[in-house]
Amino acid sequence: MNRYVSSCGDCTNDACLIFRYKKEEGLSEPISRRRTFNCRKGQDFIMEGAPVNGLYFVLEGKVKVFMTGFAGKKQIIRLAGPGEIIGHRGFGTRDVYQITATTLDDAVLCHFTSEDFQEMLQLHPQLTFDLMHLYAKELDKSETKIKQFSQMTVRERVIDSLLYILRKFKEKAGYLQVTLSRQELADLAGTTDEQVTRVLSALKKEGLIHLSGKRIALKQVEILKEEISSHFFIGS
DNA sequence: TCATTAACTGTCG
DNA sequence: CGACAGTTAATGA
Repeated sequence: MNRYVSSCGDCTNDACLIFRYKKEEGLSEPISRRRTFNCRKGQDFIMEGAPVNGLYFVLEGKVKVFMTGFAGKKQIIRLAGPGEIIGHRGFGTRDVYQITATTLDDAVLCHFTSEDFQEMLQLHPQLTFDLMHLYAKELDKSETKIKQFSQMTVRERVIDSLLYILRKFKEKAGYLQVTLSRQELADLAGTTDEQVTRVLSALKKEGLIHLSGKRIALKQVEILKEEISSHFFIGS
């Protein structure tokens, strides 16, 4: 934490989209104009409705990306960790962001202006292709998610959310690496914090998970997967 | 320590 | 299943 990477050339984050292009001809200029900064926990570095000013990469830490509905209801679109790109949906197509991005940890972020990133894409078709591939994958996941979401019960959505967190951030000493509040879990699963509390205590009673304050340990991952497996690979 | 917020539980529509 | 209310636990100034 708090380390400063002066150029992408020094960066060891190979999960980053531009990592493999960092030494490419012509990219050093826009890359050098990239801004790397520290962000304390709970900071909104992209805000819904604010003008698009480029895109961000997570260098360290964890981030939640969400949209706010009419009654102040939030829907967490995704969680993101090191190497992941944030704010790319607004890139080129929108003049204001339609999402808010908030740090879940103390985090380090890299920011590229739209102009610089556009320049990089124009210089390197392969980078553009990688980005297109990423967009396509996200769209695919998003469509699958929407279909599943409407067909799953609250309990299944909470389980799905827990497994998503496990896939994304793994675990440490048996516990999920991120500690989300009940409200945040609810925003992810598309329900209320009370329902999350109920599902979690039910799962605990059944011996499928262990709870220690905000920390959650998934004790029976296979059984949890099994419970939501009927919602995979269905429909067309 | 006290005050505020989050977590949990029961009940109702 | 979501909304509300009441209680308890956790957090932090």
